[in-house]
Amino acid sequence: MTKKYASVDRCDCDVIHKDVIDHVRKEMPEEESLYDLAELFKVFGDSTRIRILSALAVSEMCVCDIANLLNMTQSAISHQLRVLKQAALVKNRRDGKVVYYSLDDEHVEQIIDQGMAHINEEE
Amino acid sequence: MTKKYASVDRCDCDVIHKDVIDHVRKEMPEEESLYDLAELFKVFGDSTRIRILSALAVSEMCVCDIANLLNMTQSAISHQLRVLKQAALVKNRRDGKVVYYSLDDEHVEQIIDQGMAHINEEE
DNA sequence: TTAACACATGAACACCCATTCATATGTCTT
DNA sequence: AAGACATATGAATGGGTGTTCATGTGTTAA
Repeated sequence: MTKKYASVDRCDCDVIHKDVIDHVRKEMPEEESLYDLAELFKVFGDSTRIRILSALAVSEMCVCDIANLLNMTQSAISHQLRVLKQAALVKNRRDGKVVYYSLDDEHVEQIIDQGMAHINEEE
Repeated sequence: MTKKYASVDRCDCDVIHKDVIDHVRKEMPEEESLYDLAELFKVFGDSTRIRILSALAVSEMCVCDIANLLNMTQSAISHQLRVLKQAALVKNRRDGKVVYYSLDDEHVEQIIDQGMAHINEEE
């Protein structure tokens, strides 16, 4: 007979409150969602990417503009834009040689604003 | 005469839209805030820490409970709780030998919920 | 005070990842 | 077609970080 949940073999301490553990296990989101969530926040968790997103929240920009604004190489910016695009946080359009990037949806700004609110309301 | 902003010496391409760059530079948040913001999201950007926070959103728990719930060593959990505490995302109280952790404020849940909303509304 | 238990912590290691460097791709101009 | 320019990308590297292991700290009970 298989156990319903993974057996606990890594924890080197005793279960203190089995009822609490069972309750939390039922109520908290699925593992997969939480992994996806961590991946999402990981993308926000880099100062270069956050600065790019904050810039794009103000205005659409091309790669060269962003590189100049942040005083970084075009290559570094391009690599990060790739990460942001894969995470569906930015989109782009090509106009001749120039590629313009912008935020993909309004959720991005909301997440940033929520984080800002947390930071500014510390006392 | 010093320049108002850091000289651009890292970018290996020309400025395309100086007016856009100047505008964005005025409108976007300060560098320091963005660094702090990245640090905050960095804390959320780990699956172990996100799972801990999600669990604590359901109920206060002791270290041993969390370790059992997530099937990880008490040491690993304790290390991550330290990170979460330093980021002011969780608080704790001691009751005898047992230390109970809980979310520090309602902002934490809001940030998680905002991220969840983003993930679930993809199509 | 000694043992047992819950938790914390320092060091070491393995892995991840952001940047750099070199080069490739795509587009426009002549 | 060839050169110039904007951007993309692959490989390499250095720094950061999560887990493990061993051990330390704090509390309770005998």
